[in-house]
Amino acid sequence: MHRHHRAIDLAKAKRILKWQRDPEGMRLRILEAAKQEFAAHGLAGARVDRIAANADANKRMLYYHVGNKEDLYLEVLEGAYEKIRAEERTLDLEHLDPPEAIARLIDFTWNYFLRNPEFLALLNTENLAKAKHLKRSTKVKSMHSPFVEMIRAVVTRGVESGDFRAAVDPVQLYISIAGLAFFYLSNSATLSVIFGRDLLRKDARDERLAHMTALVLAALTGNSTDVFGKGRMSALLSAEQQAN
Amino acid sequence: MHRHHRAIDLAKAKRILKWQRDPEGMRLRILEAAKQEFAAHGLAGARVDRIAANADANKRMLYYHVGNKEDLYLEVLEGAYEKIRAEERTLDLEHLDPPEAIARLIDFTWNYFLRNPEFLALLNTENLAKAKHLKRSTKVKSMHSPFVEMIRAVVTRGVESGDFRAAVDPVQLYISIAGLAFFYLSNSATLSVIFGRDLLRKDARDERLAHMTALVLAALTGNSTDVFGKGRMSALLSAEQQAN
DNA sequence: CGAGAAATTAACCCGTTGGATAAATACTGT
DNA sequence: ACAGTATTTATCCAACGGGTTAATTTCTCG
Repeated sequence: MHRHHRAIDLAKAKRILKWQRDPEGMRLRILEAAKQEFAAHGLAGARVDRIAANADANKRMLYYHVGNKEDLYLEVLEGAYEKIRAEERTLDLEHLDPPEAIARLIDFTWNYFLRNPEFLALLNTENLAKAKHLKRSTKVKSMHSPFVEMIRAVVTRGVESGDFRAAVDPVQLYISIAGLAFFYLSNSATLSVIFGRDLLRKDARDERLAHMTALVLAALTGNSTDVFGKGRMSALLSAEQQAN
Repeated sequence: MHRHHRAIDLAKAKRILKWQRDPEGMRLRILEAAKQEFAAHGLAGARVDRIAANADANKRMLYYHVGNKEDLYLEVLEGAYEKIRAEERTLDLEHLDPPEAIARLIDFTWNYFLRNPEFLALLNTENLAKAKHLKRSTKVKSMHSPFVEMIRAVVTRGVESGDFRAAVDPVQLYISIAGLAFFYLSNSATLSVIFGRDLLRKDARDERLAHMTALVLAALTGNSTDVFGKGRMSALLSAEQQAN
């Protein structure tokens, strides 16, 4: 909940002396604060006052710029989907070997979830609500993930090239890849307690990514050479995870 | 939220005319109502008054028999873990061929989640709270899942027999199997909207179970004969899913 | 049977919270 | 410079919700 961005700090400083108008900035700060709040506490647990405070705004501003709590929540949810869809589109799998393409896909999914834990939390919150907000959102419903078609193309290519032994339903594979990453990260708190070790430590995360990649590739290619062992598959990993 | 059990109906009927004592029964009704409430609305969204009403009790009874809202929640959570651990222990994988044992494990996990959707919701709620209640619960921490050791034994056996090609970390495999099932079911609401079809329909569920089983077994055995196709792997499936 | 303990009920308390109102302040175009 | 509008602030409030108090009823056992 602490302020990170220099821009926001300045905005705050200025507004202390004598407030000034900044509708777009305010809207952004509100949505960002709302995202953090809903992700941290769910829809019911979120507090409108806390959102306002963390956005350096007055509560009235939320209603002026966005709407009531549920409007706010839906806007955050839509924004979250927009963001992941946008990043998904930047992924170019066509010029990669089918196995590398799948590895890249897994790597992206894993790191996206890792970089955007609020996204996971928001999805859980929305599922608790039985997706009732999503159902109302024509915006989200129109944002098809490019992944399904990407996967279909890669799998087809892989089967033709002989890299893959059998065709897979792209939707199932998509859900499987997401699930392998999602469950581990979204439930890392409880799983860490159950297993008595921190699943978010760097070595644990690396191990998980290696395992997921090995599992899926072994299933598709039939080639499990050492992948389940200590091999980290470093050759297949993208640059994305060098960050940490 | 409707009353299902005949016993509870009778209890209600009796208590309408002139109430009678039933501490154990009341406690059970309270915990059952609390489980449904917490599963349906999360910790923050749960309403103590609703729990009382659905338990055919007075709000005061919750505090008398269990404690405050958080005590209630923790008791429900502990009960949920106790229940799954108990069922897990009934699973005997030792006398099965390694591939069949894995299939059985997947089948059990899948059907347990399907039969106990509240468990999934409770886990999500607890993870939203960063497992802070679990951490305090010595009870749950002492309930180790028998699955990890079961998987270790099966994998070892499978490698020795030549059924499996490589060893896998049992914890990773456990998390993977759980994740493949958990994500699909826990997020079925949003995924159904995104993909425009009901993922909980019988045929979709069967397809998912077949896919998960094929994916894991293909990875372990290297034998993907038709498993990713339309084959339903009926031979490998237990009796558990005949229910629906 | 009757008195004390256990279980249950009914009524109330009070801080919190989402949301609303109205007044004040900054900006814009003319 | 000023009228009108957009934006922000300062209060307020009614409903809700968790928790408590005290009285009432049923059970148990000497």
